[in-house]
Amino acid sequence: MTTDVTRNVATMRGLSSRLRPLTKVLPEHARAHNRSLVLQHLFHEGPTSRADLARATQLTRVTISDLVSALIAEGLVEELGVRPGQRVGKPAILVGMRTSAYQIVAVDLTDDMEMRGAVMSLNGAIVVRSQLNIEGRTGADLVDLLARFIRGLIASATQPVLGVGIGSPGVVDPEGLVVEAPNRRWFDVPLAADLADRLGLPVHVANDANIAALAEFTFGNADGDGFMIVTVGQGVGAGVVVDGSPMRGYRNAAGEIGHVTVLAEGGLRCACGRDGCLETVLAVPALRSATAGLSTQDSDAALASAGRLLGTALAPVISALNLSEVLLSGPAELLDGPLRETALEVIRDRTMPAVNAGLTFRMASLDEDVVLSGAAVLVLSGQLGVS
Amino acid sequence: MTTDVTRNVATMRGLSSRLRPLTKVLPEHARAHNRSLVLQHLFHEGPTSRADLARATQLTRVTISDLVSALIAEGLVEELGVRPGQRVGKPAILVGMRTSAYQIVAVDLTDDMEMRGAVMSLNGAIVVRSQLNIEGRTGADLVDLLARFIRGLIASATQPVLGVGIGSPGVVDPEGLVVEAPNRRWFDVPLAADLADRLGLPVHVANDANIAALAEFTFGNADGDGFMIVTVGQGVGAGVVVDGSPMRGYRNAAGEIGHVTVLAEGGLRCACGRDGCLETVLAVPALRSATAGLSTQDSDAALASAGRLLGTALAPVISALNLSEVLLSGPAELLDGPLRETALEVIRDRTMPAVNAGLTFRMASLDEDVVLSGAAVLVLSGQLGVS
DNA sequence: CCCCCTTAGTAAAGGGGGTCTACTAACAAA
DNA sequence: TTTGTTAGTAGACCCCCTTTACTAAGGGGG
Repeated sequence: MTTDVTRNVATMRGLSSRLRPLTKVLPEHARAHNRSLVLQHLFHEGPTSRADLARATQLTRVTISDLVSALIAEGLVEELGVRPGQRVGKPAILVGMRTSAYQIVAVDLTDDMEMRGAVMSLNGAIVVRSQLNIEGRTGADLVDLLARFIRGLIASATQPVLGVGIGSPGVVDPEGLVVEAPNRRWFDVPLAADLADRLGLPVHVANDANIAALAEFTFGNADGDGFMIVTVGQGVGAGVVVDGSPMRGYRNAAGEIGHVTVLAEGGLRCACGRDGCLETVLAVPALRSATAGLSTQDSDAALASAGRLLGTALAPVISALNLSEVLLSGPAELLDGPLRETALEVIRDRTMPAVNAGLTFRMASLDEDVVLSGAAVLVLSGQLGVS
Repeated sequence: MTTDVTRNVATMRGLSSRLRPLTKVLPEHARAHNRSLVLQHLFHEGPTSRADLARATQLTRVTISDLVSALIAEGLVEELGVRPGQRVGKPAILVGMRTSAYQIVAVDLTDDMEMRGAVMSLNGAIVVRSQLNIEGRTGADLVDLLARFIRGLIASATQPVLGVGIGSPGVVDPEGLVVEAPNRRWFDVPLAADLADRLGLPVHVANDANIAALAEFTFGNADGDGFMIVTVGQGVGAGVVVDGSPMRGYRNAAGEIGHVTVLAEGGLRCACGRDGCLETVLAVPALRSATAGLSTQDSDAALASAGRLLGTALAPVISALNLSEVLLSGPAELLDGPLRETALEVIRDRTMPAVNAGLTFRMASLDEDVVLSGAAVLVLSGQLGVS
């Protein structure tokens, strides 16, 4: 046998990193991947014939038939009859994802005062919506309350529940351990494992801003090549998606941009104990108080000034990562005007053309249910490999 | 088995992204991955017994034996005799990577005046070194010169050459197309494809700062969970590695941090045509002229002031990505003092504890051959899946 | 010294996974 | 009709890893 070293080897990116335990790949993993490929296509493109699936995935029609029949057996996919329209050859049978066959329970814990939840269909549509006042509960009490809340949601589901997704503030590790969420008094709380235990269902937990980014990627039309969403509410958070997957950070704290100092001196005291954080000028309360009772002109100037600081903070990030989009999520009446425009101006001023030429800076396309949608994506991608 | 060739197989992460064409995974890809796993382990951990490889990779001893014998047949791996030391059971036979069986040709095009090249063994040791004055050549001329230069290096190799790696300034796409490298007058030059054609060898090209990051990851001890290297030379560049893989950016311009504006007003004119870029204060010429003829104290102050600007620019990036390390690469007498210390101080001041607590900010561990090492990693990872 | 135990490495059978080839089904157009 | 085209499936085959069982080669205790 002659040497054959001149070939390019498939390194499945990330897997060959020496950091995470080196992980073997088996044929069945390939199978799972290809299965996800099919679901992914059906999810985003809608009903498709097997032959078209084969063309789209580069798999053979035989393999696709096999995968599809397995998915049909699982109840995730169904035949939808012959494709309408006249063309040559045997008519194609469309198969589609049964988006109503399962449901997802999603919870948004962003708000300090209440938890918001929903039962959603697989395509992200909200079927049942519910909220519950937290009444100052924290720590284990809050976990108990959350468990009851979720049980209620599960009970109101009209289809089998695929899993539970939760968006929480604070630092959350990939296993759903809440490392720290000070306002909830959660420190190293194994939220996902705990709830999965109690509920007997798969539970996925992640940072709220991070999954907002996921939601914009999956349900919005954000460019997965690299974009960032800045969420403006009681606080300021961010989520970064690069190459279709969300940045995590070495201690799971990626996106914590609200506490970057943007005012070297004269900044207000921030909840985090330091002065001049971005949050002290960009969070909704800050913007409201900065514009309260001002003339339109003065209020616009105040918003522009916040935008200037935002732009200054974002310019280096956009340059370092060569992002293609920045999304703003939050009250449009505050964000989608002088603030956004000024931020973009500043970013253009402070970055090189190669970086800012293709950049778009716009409002997020999803509304206040972003985090719920993100929680749904968490479940979709965790359980079905779809995103 | 002859040339099974330039089959460029998919990368696993990002495969599920709906952006790039959905790519199937086959059992043989799993095989290739596992093969890389073995090489990866031998590369980083040194000689290992088959049984230990099985434990490390979670594959069975049978599979490992099979993979190893294939690697031995390819000449990439060899048996090294019985493992020394007494213990129970049948003595283990160590197998190791034949790092001297093949060689790599690496070229560093960072410098405006000369190209630097080397023949390296698979473990990154430089066997032959060579440089060539560019004499103002640009464009196609420069490509011709480069081809001749590389041919010379190949001729001086003492072992079969695995491939050619090139670090170029400018924007380079994943296929080795130099999108733009203004100083070289290269615009959309398919450098990798062109040279591969002429040389009959696999050629990999990437941005110099980006592969410097790769080098620190592979040969240094940078934390692949997330770090960034800032290269300070005639210009200022950066490379970001997250989860073991380098950031690319949606237009392959990730790391272009040298042209972020850091001086809103009063900045010097930059080569890029704008004012107050980081490069105008941090590049080596700028630092030298800022410190020339000054007392130690004044010079230190000047360096600290550059450090302050660097820290200010990096703080948002570190926060957004939750990086664990920042490396500085360049002349230590300029960088490794007040500049670095001040930058770190500023970063600590301007980021929240959860982000800066675990952060280290240090000089890169590789010397002026970083880019050459990075070029070697390019080949190693492209041809063998090792990094 | 012998027996037992442990560890290393291999051979053979088996099963999952995808492709290739060949076939049927079902239509449009000539 | 006949011809050509497209959709979908069946069977044979190859790749790849695992399970099971076996051999090889040591240590240690009685």
